[in-house]
Amino acid sequence: MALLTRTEELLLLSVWRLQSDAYGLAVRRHMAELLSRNLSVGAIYIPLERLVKNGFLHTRESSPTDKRGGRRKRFYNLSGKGMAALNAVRDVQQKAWSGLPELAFA
Amino acid sequence: MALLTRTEELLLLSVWRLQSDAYGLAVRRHMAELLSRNLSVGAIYIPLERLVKNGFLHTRESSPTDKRGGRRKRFYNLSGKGMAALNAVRDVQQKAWSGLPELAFA
DNA sequence: CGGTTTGTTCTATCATATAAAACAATTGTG
DNA sequence: CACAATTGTTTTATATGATAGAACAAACCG
Repeated sequence: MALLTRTEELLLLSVWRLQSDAYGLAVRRHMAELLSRNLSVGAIYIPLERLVKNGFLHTRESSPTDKRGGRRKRFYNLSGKGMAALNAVRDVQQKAWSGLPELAFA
Repeated sequence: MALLTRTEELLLLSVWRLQSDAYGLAVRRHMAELLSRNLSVGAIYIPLERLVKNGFLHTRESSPTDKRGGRRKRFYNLSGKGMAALNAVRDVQQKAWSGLPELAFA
């Protein structure tokens, strides 16, 4: 089974961190903070939808009685499969980085 | 500046770990250990060459006087830019994973 | 009712990832 | 010394992922 890509990993982590406030633009803002640059909306929504399609995320639209300006939000939350995938990348990451010769510029 | 992809990160880490023995097939074996599966040779050499082209790795052919069966090895070693890029992904990774709600299945 | 705000979907394009086959160079052996 | 075996790299082809930006949608407010 293939590992998550980095984008997928960071998106899942953003969703997990944002918990009940995890919708597209909030995820985008969090990604901007992580990466110190803005991604386009397409760079967020397209992989998010792929993560849904592949079962790493669940999604639902916000209730129609939501009181505020703007279109309804689409919320995301991590599935069990999503959590397992995050654990898998963490394991690989840990293995890859542990016991290395020191990096210069560290 | 865009972050390294995960493949690029793992390849650079493999090269760094293997130090003076970092050539294609050794990197491939190390990647197999990290990922618990075999990647094709193309899946190693193509990104490795891209990393060279983009200045993250330096490369040289082994000396012609090398005593063993088989073709000459092409060795890789991390450039300063490669180290800096690794430090950058480590920082993002740390930021993304720190202070999260606990993951289940952890 | 039309402008503003907030949000998502669509379209197009480029970059990466991956497998598998082909090719290359060297050694050992009958 | 031809040629099988070994070790290694390069090439070819294709599928998948990343990204920007425009278009579209839905709600509020005056």
